[in-house]
Amino acid sequence: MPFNRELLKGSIALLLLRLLSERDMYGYEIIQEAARRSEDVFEFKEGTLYPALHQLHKRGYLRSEWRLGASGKQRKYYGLTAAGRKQAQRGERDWHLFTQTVNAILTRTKT
Amino acid sequence: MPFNRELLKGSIALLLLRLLSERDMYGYEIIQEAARRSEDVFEFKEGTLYPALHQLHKRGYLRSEWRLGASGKQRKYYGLTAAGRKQAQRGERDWHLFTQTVNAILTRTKT
DNA sequence: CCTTATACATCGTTATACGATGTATGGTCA
DNA sequence: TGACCATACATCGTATAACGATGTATAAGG
Repeated sequence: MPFNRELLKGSIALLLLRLLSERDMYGYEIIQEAARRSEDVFEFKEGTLYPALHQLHKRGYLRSEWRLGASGKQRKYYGLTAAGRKQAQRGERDWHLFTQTVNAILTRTKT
Repeated sequence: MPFNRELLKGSIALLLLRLLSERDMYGYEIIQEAARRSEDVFEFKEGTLYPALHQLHKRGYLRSEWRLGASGKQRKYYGLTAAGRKQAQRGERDWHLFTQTVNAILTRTKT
């Protein structure tokens, strides 16, 4: 990642919920999709992604299902539950409040 | 804090550097100033702030100095070093790249 | 047949935020 | 004067997150 990775903490869950709010995806697909949409700013690693998905699933925000893809390989598709949709909305609210507040401090005229 | 605290990780150092780029401050003052400017969205705890300041000092981004305040109490004032100013600029660059990229993913029209 | 990309998973390390706790001082007010 | 509170600094232990390393397996393609 071309920026301080610490910034990413706490945002990964939100990004996953948001991406999956559009369509069901499997893990590897999420990695590629996030990279594509961010023009390679985001490059999630498996060691980051899979545990994050498992945790969201365990908390009831995601459902998962094995499906046979067009390639003939088994893939584990994830999608949002009702609770997941609510959590995604909460997450977006938090995100906007947080970033606006940081920006309010950052944009002060330098003395 | 009225939002998912995980979001804050990685941003505290940036906020401290930015606040101290305006004027020297002591720890307790930073907590109050951050709360004031953010309208109480940010409420840093001592357990968060002091270790963060120590770390930034150890990395050479801050200088520190005991001064006798108007109240007659000893206070430890912090200010930016040249390296700290550079780091603050890097941090702001990273912050903008990061938030713009997240927003690019969040603002997609929902399907 | 061998390599590469795909695809899922877990473990151990590192780092962070922070609640809890401790200590000390100065101001306020009964 | 004595009690209490806000101020002010500090450290320790806990919980958690990101992720590098590593392992396994399959399909595609030269």
